[in-house]
Amino acid sequence: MMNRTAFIKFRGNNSFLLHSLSSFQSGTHKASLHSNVSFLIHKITNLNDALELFDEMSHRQPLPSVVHFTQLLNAVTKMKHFSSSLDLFKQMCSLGVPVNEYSMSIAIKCCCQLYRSKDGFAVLGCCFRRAIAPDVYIFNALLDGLVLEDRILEAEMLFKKLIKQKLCEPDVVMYSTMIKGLCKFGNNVTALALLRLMEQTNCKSNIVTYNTIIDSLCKDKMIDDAFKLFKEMVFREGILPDVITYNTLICGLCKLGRWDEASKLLKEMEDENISPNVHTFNVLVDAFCKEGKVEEAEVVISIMIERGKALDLVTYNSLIDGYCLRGEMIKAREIFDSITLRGLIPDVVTYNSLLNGYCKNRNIEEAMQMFHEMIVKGWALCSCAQTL
DNA sequence: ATAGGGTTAG
Repeated sequence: MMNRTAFIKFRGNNSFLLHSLSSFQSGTHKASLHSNVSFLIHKITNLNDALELFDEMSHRQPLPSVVHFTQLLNAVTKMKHFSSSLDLFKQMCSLGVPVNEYSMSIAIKCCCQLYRSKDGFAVLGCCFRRAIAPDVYIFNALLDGLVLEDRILEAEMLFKKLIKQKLCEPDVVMYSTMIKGLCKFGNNVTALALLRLMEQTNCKSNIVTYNTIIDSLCKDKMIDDAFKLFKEMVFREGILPDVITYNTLICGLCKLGRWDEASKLLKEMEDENISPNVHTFNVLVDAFCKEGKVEEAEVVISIMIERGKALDLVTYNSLIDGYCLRGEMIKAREIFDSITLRGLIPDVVTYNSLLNGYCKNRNIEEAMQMFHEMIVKGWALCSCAQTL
């Protein structure tokens, strides 16, 4: 086993290592090689560091354990670099690291999040061939993948099959994922029925289950049903609402123009010691902008700034929409230009908003210029561009 | 022994 000093020497003048050196010296970590690997993995904050560490790990003799590789894979997956994570998984396999259900579940999750649930099921086949028993994490990843691809019938079939054939015991995540799928398909009735079915099992629903259905009801403008479910969750189930619950309900109220109730709820959440976050403020900004009430939106923004909340692209995109709606294209353009100055990168939604604004306000020259910029960025076929 | 999942805004 290598001690700490030897390990540091071994790593040479690598920037990532130097960066974590100070924490090493102040920490009380054991100097064993393996605790060092775990320690380094938990400090990963970007893809490059992760790839660098993987490369270094793969050259060790003996190889670090599957646990360490899986920890690293998990870090990459959490950063949403699904393709890279899959690449690393493949490299891991060719290095001869004995993969297990943990690493398999990450690989399957990555396939599914890349809209490649077909490949996810192929990896499931590998599990069976290698006598790795798929667990509930693996099946949840596959179920989520089918929902993501709008393959709701197959999702339902998989869900039913798992239960009928007792392939795994469905847990709250599996129920919630199936409920999300039903909601996505506009089937609130069946989603609620599934919530009721859960009550007859020993699998208890939680805040995510409720948030999912409450959100779906809000999106369908069934705000009163949403509140009924909200009250059931709090008073019958004793589940405390979180910031997502409040954001969802406030969004539902705002979209119906029920401002008084929205502001009451905003106060209620603060009374409950749940602070509004950027999401909350963005909901308000967007709702105001969609009604052309840009002044009110600007007031919300000044409160955000007061509270140290950084405006993000969603905030700016809403503002652009608001100014476009009022035909104030110079102001809209100013917001657009300020995005880059603040270190953010305008996305396809930003461009669409401004393009749309120019079209509706009959500024064809500016619109064409936007459109050409979008072509350069490869966004030419986006919906609003067709309004040209 | 160790490692993994689901919910909100433009």
